[in-house]
Amino acid sequence: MPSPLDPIGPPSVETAAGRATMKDVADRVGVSRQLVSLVLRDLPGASPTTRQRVREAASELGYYPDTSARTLRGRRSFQLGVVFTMHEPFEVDLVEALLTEAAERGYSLVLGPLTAARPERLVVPQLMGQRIEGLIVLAADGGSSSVSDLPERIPIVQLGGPRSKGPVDDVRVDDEAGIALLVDHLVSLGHTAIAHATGGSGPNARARVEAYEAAMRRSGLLPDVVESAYTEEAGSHAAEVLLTRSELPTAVLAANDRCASGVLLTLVSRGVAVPADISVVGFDDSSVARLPFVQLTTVRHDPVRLASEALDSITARIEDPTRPTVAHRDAPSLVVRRSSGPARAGGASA
Amino acid sequence: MPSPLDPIGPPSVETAAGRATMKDVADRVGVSRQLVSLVLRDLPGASPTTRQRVREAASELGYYPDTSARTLRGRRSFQLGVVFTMHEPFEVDLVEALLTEAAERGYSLVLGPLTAARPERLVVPQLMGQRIEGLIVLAADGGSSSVSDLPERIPIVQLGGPRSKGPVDDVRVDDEAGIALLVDHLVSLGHTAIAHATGGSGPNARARVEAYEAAMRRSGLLPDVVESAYTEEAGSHAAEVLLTRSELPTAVLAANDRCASGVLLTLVSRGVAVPADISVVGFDDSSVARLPFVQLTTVRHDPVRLASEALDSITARIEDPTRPTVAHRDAPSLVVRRSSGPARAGGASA
DNA sequence: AACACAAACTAGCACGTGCTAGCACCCGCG
DNA sequence: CGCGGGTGCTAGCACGTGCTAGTTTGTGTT
Repeated sequence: MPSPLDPIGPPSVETAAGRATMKDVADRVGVSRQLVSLVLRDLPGASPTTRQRVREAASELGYYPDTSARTLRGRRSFQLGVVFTMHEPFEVDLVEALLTEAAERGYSLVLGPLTAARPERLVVPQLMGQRIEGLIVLAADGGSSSVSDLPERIPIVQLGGPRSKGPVDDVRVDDEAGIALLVDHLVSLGHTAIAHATGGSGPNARARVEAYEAAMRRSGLLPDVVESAYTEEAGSHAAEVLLTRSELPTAVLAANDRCASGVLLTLVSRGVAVPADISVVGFDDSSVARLPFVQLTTVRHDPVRLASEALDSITARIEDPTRPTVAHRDAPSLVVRRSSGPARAGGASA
Repeated sequence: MPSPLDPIGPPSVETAAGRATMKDVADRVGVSRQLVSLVLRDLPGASPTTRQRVREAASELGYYPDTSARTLRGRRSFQLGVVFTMHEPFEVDLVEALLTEAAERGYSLVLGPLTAARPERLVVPQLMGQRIEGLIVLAADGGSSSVSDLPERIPIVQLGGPRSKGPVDDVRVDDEAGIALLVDHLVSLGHTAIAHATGGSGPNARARVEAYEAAMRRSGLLPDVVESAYTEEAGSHAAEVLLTRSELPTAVLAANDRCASGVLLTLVSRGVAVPADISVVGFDDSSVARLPFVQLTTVRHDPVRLASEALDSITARIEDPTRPTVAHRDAPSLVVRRSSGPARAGGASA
């Protein structure tokens, strides 16, 4: 247990028991605390000589400015909360892009990773307590397609993930355009039997199914929907289901890259040649798509562009809370790799 | 840009312009601020009726206790910093375990993910500014095997990752025991030509190579080291290198699961049967090892146990900074899946 | 009726910093 | 010699909460 050994009287001048404070730095140099404050914030009003000495003293004492005191006193916190999942590679990419982009705009992020033991119900209040000026939501509990209850009175941006109840700003990939790119790509390669392994009940899964069906009908083709989910396991299972058919489709469009890699690698390990026997395409251009033994044709979304757009949205709303909500749909681009090729001529049996 | 439109006079009584404060809650109920403080911290000294009314008022006003003010005033912060990488799946598992275990001990974590744009040099000072009482280090810049400079005068625990200069507490898997488990497993299956795909310059890679060599010699076998790294790409490349040989080894021991999956899936996609032609084993039992088309025999380390051990270490050092440093080596366990089997009789050519 | 005592509640300082205001000094000018 | 104005620096309050030390209220006991 922590012992109450802290000194009774005022801490000694040279080195207090606890961490060094601005006062300690000031005393060491022989100036006022305020001057140290100016120097460390790079504000004008201190001579070059003093600046130098203050910096040295701060470094010698191992001084780190106290963020708590800073945010408490400052008018603004310049902090944004982020709700996400560390298990989803593309979300990780987005968060890293957000970190960089936020720093460039003078904001810092408070990360609120969702976990089995830390659902939204616990994470969001914790973020709210940190004086965040806005909330960027990437994920919902259990990969659900909608978030439960978000605080009011604070700017919120949905980034790529689930939908929320109320009308909030919303930045995401244009699912419809992306799916259309993939279907058209496959059609141009002569494919007509194109199956879709869905994202199940995950975010945007429904929209992608509908986009797939629309694109197929536009090309005069019959939709072929196979229930799946946004994971490798689910993709693997979908492949197994396809393999029980008397005839395989000539192409599979999976709801995301993880699912696609599950489909592809399961087919390959069953001796089905990709893309000779069957083409497999994904969605996201996550790191898995670039693996040498995957080489997935997919649709790329730029995390940096998405992050930038999300930050523009939220900073704009912070400055003008009354502005109308916007829905930004980022145009994705097709990335052709080795997992797609011309449709096989005859029908190969499973 | 932020406009200085904040109200000049004191904010209105009912609903201030900014966020609700404890005072606002107190005014609404008609009690003192201190009493609200007691209620919200679940301390004794308030009647059940008052508790109820305070809780209701707080909820109605959307009140969230200000962490900054709390940390600033409180004697202790009960916060621990964590330096890690979001791209390494096992680190993510560890961080999630740390979040849970820390909460159970009354601590909260301040996450400091490393990024290309946010190296240790920037992340560590930012954590230090948050009043952390200790630092848990999982990763180093660029997957390097040692951390550069860590702050003094603060308890530090290395968890599974790189080594640091000074003598600090150190919790990690027993590499030697884990590698020995794998080699012995393969030997018992009749393997004699066992290659090792290394972790390159990554954390613990050197220790694993040495453990491999020692285990091989102990069984009277000749070590066969293939340079690689802790990634799927590197594993894939190592497999390509092996395939150029006139004869494949009968088993490959990869430095971690990511590398192993690269080896395995590349071999499979080249038509080599696993485990009929060659066995592949990994290290970590990360999520990839469980994928249906991978089914990797590997060595499991329990993230929860490691996290728990790390937290025990750091909390002990916080309470007694003079205690001697400890090096905890967690005993791993063998997980046999379908990627390993009896050694093939003859020598299959590549 | 006076007292002790716990329960319920309140008063005021302190945490480390940012912010506004102001002071002391030096310089050049009239 | 006084006056204006910039430069370098300091004084003191405020942020929202936790902590210590009270003060009032209610209840039972002598």
